[in-house]
Amino acid sequence: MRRTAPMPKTERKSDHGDEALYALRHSTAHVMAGAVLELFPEAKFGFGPPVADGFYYDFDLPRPLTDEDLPRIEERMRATIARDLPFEHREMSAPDAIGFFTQRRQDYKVEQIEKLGGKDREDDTAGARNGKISIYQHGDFVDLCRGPHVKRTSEIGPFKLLSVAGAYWRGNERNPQLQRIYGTVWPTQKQLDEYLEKLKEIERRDHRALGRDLELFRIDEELGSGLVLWLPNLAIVREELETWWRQVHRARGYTLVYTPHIAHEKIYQRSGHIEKYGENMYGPLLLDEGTQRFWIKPMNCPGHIKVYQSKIHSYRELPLRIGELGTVYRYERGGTLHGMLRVRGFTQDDSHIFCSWAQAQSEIGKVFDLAMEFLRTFGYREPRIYLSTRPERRLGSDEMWDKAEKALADALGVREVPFQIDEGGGVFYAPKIDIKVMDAIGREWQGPTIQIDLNLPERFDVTFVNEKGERERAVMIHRVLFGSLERFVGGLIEHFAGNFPLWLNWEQAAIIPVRETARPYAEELAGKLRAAGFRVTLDDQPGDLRTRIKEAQRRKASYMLVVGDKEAVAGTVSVRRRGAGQGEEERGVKLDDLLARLVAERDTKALPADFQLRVTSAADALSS
RNA sequence: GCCGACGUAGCUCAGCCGGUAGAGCAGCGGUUUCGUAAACCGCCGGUCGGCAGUUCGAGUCUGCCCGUCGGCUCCA
Repeated sequence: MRRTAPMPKTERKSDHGDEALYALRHSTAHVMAGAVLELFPEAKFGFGPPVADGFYYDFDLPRPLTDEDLPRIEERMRATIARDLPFEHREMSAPDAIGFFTQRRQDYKVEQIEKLGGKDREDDTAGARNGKISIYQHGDFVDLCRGPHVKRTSEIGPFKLLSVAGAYWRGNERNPQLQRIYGTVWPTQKQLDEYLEKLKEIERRDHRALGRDLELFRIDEELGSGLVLWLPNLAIVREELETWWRQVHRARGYTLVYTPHIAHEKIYQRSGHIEKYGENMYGPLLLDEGTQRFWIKPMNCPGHIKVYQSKIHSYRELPLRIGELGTVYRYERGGTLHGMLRVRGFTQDDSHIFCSWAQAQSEIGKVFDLAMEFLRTFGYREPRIYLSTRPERRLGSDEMWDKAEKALADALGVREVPFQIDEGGGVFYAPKIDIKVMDAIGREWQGPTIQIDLNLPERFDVTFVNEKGERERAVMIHRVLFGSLERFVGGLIEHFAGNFPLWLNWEQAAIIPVRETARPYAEELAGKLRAAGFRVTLDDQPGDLRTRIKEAQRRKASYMLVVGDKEAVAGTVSVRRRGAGQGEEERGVKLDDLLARLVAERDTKALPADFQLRVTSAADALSS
């Protein structure tokens, strides 16, 4: 699963929170731009829209900004706010506006006016209506802008500038790069504080920091950037996930396979990967004096097709659901790598379902149900479903696209699942269903996807024999639930803040004898738990109890089981749950009761008691 | 890949205007056997990301490369 950018993009739809918040954010962006103009009279301005939780503005400046510039800009913004300037709106004809902004050397604004061409446009904050160009001004700062704004600068609430970053003009990497300042603004100080607190919470949950502290994973420069070492603790999490994944898939009629990690160039020529995806592939590996070329696999589909084609299939055998935890390698550009969330080698929980068109809708529905079960298991919530339809550049006939889109839509329709259509959002070879979910602190993540491949079955001539004894083209449904284990588990670390549910935790219980004398009892307890399949550490280190409790908490052991002479005599345990506060431990728990409780919690895959949903999205903050 | 910042011990960080590297935690060795979130003493540990250059002398200055971080672009 991929998290959407920590600093989310402009929301294109009318989803800016309410109008007042939109105006507030947008006005603050103007005030910031005005402050930048005061510091850099030669500044040129790009776009400066509101975004979720704040705003940004792009500038072309004579020198790079540093973090030290932000307080200076903030200071001037405060001065502007204190002057209580009005936001004045006026309109100009397009030629007048071009003349006006040309005179001010605002090349990007001029380009934008020319692009608008006097036509009504919905998509940009810079606006034109009925051939008139809309302008807003406060003080000396004049901007091409559709509005609306707050009435006066004094209405701007508590704000903070957050970061400086590079951004391409119009988001196109062939265009010049501008400097972007991100900021946030809120109606009240309390809301600003809450938002800043949420940013800190995000930092605390950062899987890279937790990954280091909890010895979960490591990325070593010498080994190669973007390549993840799963350390023993996280390897246990992965093993549990994989075991469960296999079990669930077998139960749902999947056939699990293994396919090789490198393959001959021939197959990637046929699949089109060399042509369409070659830039991202590792290779070629030259063998037999360079006469044979091999590539490292970037996707599992060709291998699964070969598995399917290992024999002729009758319609009676369909649907055939071929699954694999398939490890792939893709070259990603240096600047895009990010912990476990964006890597160069990863394992997909990939499956390809081969079926007839008549079966497609039902199969998609089954995948959808399975996807929802997965998300529920981990406590992800508020799933939002998107149906992404044919893009402009695509392969396959319109007739095929009609069928495929209909199968996806019908599968959702049968379940009465509300979904949104992402027009043109499909990939070039397939329409798809995307499921997006919220994590524990209200961030959106990309979840499972289901696609109907309209390319590979043709290229590989994938068929089955139908009731009439004819060869019929098979439908190929491509789906992932985790996506990649690296990204999914990286996301889980943040979602759980490192506090994994019992069934996944590498240290399910830490047994802590109070004194040496309780050691034999502690060992007996450890033995019983281990016999029941639990991962247990026995902390027989010297040191006082408080320290050993603290250490077990730091390691995020699910339970701390303290045993002393009293427990040894009574055959009980003192149970302290991870995250429990002072005096919350439970004394005198009978061994059998403890065991029963742990088994139940593990086997039901219960979410941990210290797992909480924290809802602090902008909309929630506003309504409070 | 692009823009900017950064790279000192396993981790977090100090190190002034260039003069031969320091702390806490962790680790190791002791002491302490303790009732629910930091006991005490000692020791080890660094080619200061790499390679060039400037200089009598570079962790400190310059260049190139690698990596990381914040974004952009791209994406499972």
